[in-house]
Amino acid sequence: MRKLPSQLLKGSLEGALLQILASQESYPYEIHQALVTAGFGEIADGTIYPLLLKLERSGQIQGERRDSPNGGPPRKYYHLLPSGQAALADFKADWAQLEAAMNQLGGK
Amino acid sequence: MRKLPSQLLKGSLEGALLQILASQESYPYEIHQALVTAGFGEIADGTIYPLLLKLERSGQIQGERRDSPNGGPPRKYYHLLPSGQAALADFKADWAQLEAAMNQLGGK
DNA sequence: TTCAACTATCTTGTCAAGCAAGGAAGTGTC
DNA sequence: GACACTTCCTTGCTTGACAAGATAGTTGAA
Repeated sequence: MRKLPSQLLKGSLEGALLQILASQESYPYEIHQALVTAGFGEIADGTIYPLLLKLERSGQIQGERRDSPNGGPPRKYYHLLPSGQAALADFKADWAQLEAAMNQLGGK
Repeated sequence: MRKLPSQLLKGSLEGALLQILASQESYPYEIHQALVTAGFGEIADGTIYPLLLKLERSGQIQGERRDSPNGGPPRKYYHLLPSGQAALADFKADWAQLEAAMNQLGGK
């Protein structure tokens, strides 16, 4: 699995986070693993936290701290708010357009 | 045609430029139009010039000034160099991975 | 004849976001 | 006692798209 250049990830990661939280609530450590598993390459974990804080501050997601079931440090679970749902829809439209534009060039 | 958020374009535009120049030599003004036509949204023309200069300085493309056939200002035609061809191949692999990762999340 | 629209190139400063590097702390294993 | 894993978080750096603006030639309309 190749490590993607950071510039290419810009903007995409925010949408990816919303996408993950749309299907289930999750916490940063798990989200990070989900991104790597999905194929985004090795994302720095220092990337995830500021992004989540930004989304929380802007009212798109909400966090809640809960004890870990396996005795580890407590986790901060995030879930999507309506505003985040709308932002996700926007992102999906943006992404679809970018994807289409890229394929347009490649197919020529 | 929606204007894509600038952050989402980061990295993608560089690949798009290489892609365009891979199929035919071109000059900035035409490249800009090609991007808009392909569906990348309204790209600022101030974005194209620094990008091309960077690619030229790094030896991926080469420019050559020629008179415009329609009597307008002279154009600077760029064509792809071998190093640019290789960079394009890299970009394509990166893009394919990102696309796959995104679809992976969406399909869940 | 002047004014807008189009073609064409280029520079400077700003801003957003991913990353590297680091810190903190608990649990379990060898 | 050391290492690996889980879990959270911050600071400063760098990159690249953009806004704004400068320059200049051609053409067609008012």
